[in-house]
Amino acid sequence: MITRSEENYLKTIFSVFMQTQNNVSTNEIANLLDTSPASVTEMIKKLQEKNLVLYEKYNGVRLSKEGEEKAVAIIRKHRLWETFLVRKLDFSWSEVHDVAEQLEHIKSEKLIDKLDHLLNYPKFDPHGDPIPTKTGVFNHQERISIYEMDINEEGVIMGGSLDNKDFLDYLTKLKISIGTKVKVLEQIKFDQSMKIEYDSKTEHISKEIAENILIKIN
Amino acid sequence: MITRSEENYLKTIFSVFMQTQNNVSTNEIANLLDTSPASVTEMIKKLQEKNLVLYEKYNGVRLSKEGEEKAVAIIRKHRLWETFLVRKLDFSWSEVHDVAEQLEHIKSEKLIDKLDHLLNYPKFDPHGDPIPTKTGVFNHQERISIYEMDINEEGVIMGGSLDNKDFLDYLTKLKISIGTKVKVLEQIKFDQSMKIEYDSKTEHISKEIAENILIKIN
DNA sequence: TATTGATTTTAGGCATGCCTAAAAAAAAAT
DNA sequence: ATTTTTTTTTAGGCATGCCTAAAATCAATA
Repeated sequence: MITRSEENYLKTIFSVFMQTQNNVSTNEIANLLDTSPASVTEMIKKLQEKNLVLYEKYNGVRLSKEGEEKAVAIIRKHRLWETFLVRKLDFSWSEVHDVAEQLEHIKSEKLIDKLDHLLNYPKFDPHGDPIPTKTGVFNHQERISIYEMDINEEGVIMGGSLDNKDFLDYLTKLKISIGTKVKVLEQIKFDQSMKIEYDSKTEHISKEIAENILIKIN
Repeated sequence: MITRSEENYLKTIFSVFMQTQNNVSTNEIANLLDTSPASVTEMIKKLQEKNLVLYEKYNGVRLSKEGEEKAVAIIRKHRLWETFLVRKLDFSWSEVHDVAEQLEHIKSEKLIDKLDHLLNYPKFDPHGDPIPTKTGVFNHQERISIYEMDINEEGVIMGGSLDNKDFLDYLTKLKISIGTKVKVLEQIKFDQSMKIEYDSKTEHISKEIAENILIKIN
């Protein structure tokens, strides 16, 4: 059996390693999990005994193959739940995280398979992060913001990278949501704001907004 | 904060008290929660300090007003989740319990309100048990089995009281599910089996089956 | 009423997952 | 190449929620 606490450690180690490709330090884990370095060392030893991490004293940890599988499974659950909350229960992007943090620890393979099915096997969560498949495969499609699109390029909104309420409210006002098809019409050199077209209308958005709306290129 | 373990004690005390209307004994709680009487005594003291139970040594416990509110909220969550699993994720009646047992401890009022809404404010779970409202009100409609219906009486299937796989498979075979309208045509005196009509067809079911299919009278 | 038997409580322990303080090791700066 | 600073580990404690064994209380029956 793997405890909830162990799961949180695995998830944290995984995500830091993904970014840095280096062994993860005790301190960094402690900061991210809001706990003491001493507790981290202790837990790492436990995870090592369970063969979930590779660890050498004073040299950080990385996940073992088995540990990585577990971590990916948790991330899969987290992202599927977030998708469920947004799509089926009308949560906004900014509200889902804390609840998904709890739901990701529910143990039932059938539950998560059924949820995946209900959502029609989504590839990305509402933040634009890829949802690994049951076999642990991530879709490594690049995350592109509207800001990075070329003139006349088209795409479909797949999420937003900001959890700021004002940002979300503004999107709501613009009636931009997941699935909306957009086309870039023009980029204004002066302030790098953009003219975009969607739902047969034209809107003008700032650079800040454009940078935080994620797009899937057709 | 109330822990998961405390929640389980409250739930147990509530359901026993509902049936007996008497203070609940240490032993009974221990049996139901599969733990030792000593642990129960210890936990009861903790719950007493939190003003969730009324307790006198050697005299069992009952819930305080506040404890009852908490218990009802947990039962509400459990039953809403069960309903969700059956209706939206195609779980069978027999599979939902263990998963709901985990889901009931998720802390998010918004989540449960939205779930309630998604399910259209169901009054009964798939076992035919009433789902309390947000304000804690139970629908005390009687649970009647087909066996208890009169000749020519009509009703709507609202659940099943057995979690036996063979029973559930048989219902599937008969194409009887929640929401199916049934009418009792005849009761055979010899073996107390019954002829029923539903979906414009006639079926013959045994006493055992009839006793375990729950009905809402129109 | 006294004794037997069941129930409940107390006492003392254990694993988990935290903590702080101090020691050890590594990294950075002089 | 030392010294200083930072990081990491060890050591010893604490709360939670469980355990077993023994003591206390209650209930039941002779």
